[in-house]
Amino acid sequence: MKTIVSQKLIQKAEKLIKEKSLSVTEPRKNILAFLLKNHGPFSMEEIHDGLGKKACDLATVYRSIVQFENSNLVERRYLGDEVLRYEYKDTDHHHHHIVCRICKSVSQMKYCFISEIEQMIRDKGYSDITHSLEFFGVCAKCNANR
Amino acid sequence: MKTIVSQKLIQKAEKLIKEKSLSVTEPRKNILAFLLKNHGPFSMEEIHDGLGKKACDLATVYRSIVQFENSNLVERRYLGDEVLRYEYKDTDHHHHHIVCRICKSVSQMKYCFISEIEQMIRDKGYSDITHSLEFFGVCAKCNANR
DNA sequence: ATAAATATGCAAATTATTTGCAAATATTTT
DNA sequence: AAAATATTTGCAAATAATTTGCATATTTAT
Repeated sequence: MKTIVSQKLIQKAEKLIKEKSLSVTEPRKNILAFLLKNHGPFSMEEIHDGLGKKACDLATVYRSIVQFENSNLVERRYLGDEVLRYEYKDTDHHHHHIVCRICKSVSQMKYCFISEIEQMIRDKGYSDITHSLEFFGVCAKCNANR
Repeated sequence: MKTIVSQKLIQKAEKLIKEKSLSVTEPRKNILAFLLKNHGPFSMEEIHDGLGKKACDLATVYRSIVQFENSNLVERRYLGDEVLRYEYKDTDHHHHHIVCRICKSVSQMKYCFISEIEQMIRDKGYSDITHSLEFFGVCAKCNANR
């Protein structure tokens, strides 16, 4: 998955980090740029590998992702296995995933008509409501050879 | 959370385990009966504690839950923190959860109008489709004192 | 009831994640 | 722009969660 990230993305990453008033460091820029370029979601290890292992320490990936999560730049995803994965949270493109149970391929889904349920929850007195929705199945390709 | 489980529940647990043609053992009966009695979802530790720590080894809880999961008796839940939780999967009462971000209280929601989306996914060639949907928010009580 | 198969407890191994700390880098102040 | 302060990083070590090996115990099949 290792990919070279353009200067443009690095600059966008830098801008996003600054906006959240986090320190702008090399590792952070690279990590966020990687997530801007590749949709994912990715595990900590995958991000570390994707950057090229010597780019920064794995512990730095952990620490940076926590920062990004707290600052709402990154969203955590749970895809049914035991690992947590992270992706850039593009506020304009809220979406969910379909994960193949066999090959683990992930595809995106734009549809989300959950707002009515969220309203009901609001009526119960909850605030700051979010949700997480993932679909699982066996994809067409995997169905073909089984 | 430790609760005494009635003989009735133990018998129901035994029946369910037999139906899946798993070996019926004391630990398995107790674990499943606990999940029949208490809605949860619960972490491995919580189940172990709930049973009374000397009831069986923690490793046995892990192994039993894996069996139950594979046999579709138990459903794994991810509630936004890092721990996985498990609950009895009552096929007649499909539901989702609302989790308070602060006190972590969990309440159930029966509503689920996801079937249309699942149909769309089926049309793309996926089979064996399931989904996971969790809502997060700050509950009324926690809103009251902050 | 006996033999064969499976599950359990315990301890040790593995894996993932977090932490302490000195050095490096980034930000703020002058 | 340099100095002072604050924050982050890399590395190694610590912690926590989960899994495994294996001898014994329990369950299932004969």
